[in-house]
Amino acid sequence: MSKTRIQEIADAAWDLLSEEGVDALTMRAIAARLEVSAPSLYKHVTNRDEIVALVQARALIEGADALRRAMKRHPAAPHLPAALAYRRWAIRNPAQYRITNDQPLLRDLLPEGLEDECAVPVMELAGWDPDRSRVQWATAHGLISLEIAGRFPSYADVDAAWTMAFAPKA
Amino acid sequence: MSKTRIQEIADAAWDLLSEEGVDALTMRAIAARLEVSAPSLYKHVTNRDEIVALVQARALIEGADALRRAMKRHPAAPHLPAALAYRRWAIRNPAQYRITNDQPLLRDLLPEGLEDECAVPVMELAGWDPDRSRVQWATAHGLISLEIAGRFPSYADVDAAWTMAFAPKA
DNA sequence: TAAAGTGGTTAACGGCGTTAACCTAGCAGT
DNA sequence: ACTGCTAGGTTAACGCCGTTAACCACTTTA
Repeated sequence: MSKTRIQEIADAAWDLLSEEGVDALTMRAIAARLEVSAPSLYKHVTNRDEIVALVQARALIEGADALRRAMKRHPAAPHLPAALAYRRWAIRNPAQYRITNDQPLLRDLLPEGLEDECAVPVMELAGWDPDRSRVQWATAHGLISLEIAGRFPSYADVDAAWTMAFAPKA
Repeated sequence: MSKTRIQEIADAAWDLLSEEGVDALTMRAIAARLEVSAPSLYKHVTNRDEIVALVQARALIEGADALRRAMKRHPAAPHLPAALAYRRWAIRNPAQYRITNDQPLLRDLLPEGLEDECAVPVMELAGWDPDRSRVQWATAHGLISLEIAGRFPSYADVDAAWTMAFAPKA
C-alpha cells in the first residue's frame, strides 16, 4: 500500500517548510516538488488552507510526542527535560512551529479531538491544574516564539531562562 | 507644522491594521486611504518593510508606555497591574502586536536604541535579573500570543492564568 | 529664465491562490 | 467490443500582491 497523493502533498509541504521556510510554502512550489502543475493539486485538496492544516496536525502530534517521550525518560523530574525536548523540537522545525502556533489553528480542518489530545501531556505536567498548565504552556511558547523570532540578543543565556522557568523550585 | 507624508503613511498603515487586520496591510490599501496611487508611496518609502518598521516602532513604544504607566500607578506591587496593562494594550491592538512580535523585528529600519529602551521596564520589573526578565517577558508574550491566536478554549479562565503567573507569591 | 527637485500619474512585470475548460488513460457495464 | 464515466493531469486566465519604469506638472532654486 503506497502513499496516497494527499500524503505526498503533505510531505512535500513539510519538506518545503524545513528547507525554505514559511514564505516558500506556495501551491506552485508544492506542485513543482511533485513534478506536477499547481492547479492539479486542487484535484486532491480544496485549497491551500487544507494543506496548512495537514502541516499543523503533524506539528501538533510531533510536539506532543516529543513531550511524552521526554516525560517517559525522566519520570521522577520530568518538567525541565520535557520543556527542553519541546524547545528542541521547535527550534529544529521553526517554520512548522510558526505555521501552527503564530496564527489561528485551522480547527475545522483538523482531525476531531487532535487538539485536546495534544494538550494532555501539558495538563499532566501541570498536575491537571488548568491555569497552571496554561501558564507553563505560554511560558514555553513565549520563549520559543521569541527565540525563533530572534528577539533575544546573541549574548542572552536562553538555557538559563529555561532552567529558571522549569527547574523544580528548591 | 503639519504632518509629514511619511507620518500620514504610518498612520494609515496603523489604522488599516486596527480596522482590517494583518492581511489588509497592502501597499494599494495604504495608498487608497491617502487617495493616492500605490506607486507614489515609493516616493516616500523605499519598500513595504519600511512601513512595517514604522508600525513596529510605534507598537514597541506604546507597549512600553503601557507598562511604565501601570508601574507608576502601582509602585508598591507593580507586577500584576503592569502585566495586565500590557495584555490590555495587546488585546486592543492584536494586528499591531502580531506584526511586531510574531515575525522578526526589522531591526535595521528601527530607530537606534529603541528596542533596548523598550526592554527597560521589563528589566526593572524583574529586578534587573536578565534571566528572570526574559522568562517574565516570554510568559506574558506567550499568554498574549495564544489568546490572540484563539488557542485557549472559550471556557478558559485567562485572567486566572495571568494572576497565577504575575501575582506576588505568598 | 532655466534647471533641478518633488510628488504625483499609468502601464507593466512576475509571483501568488484559484477557476475554467479541456484532455487522456483506465475501468465498468451492456 | 463499444460506450461512458471517472481520476488526475494539462494550459490559459483572473484578480490580487509588491515593485519598477517612464512620464508629467508644479515649485523651488541658481
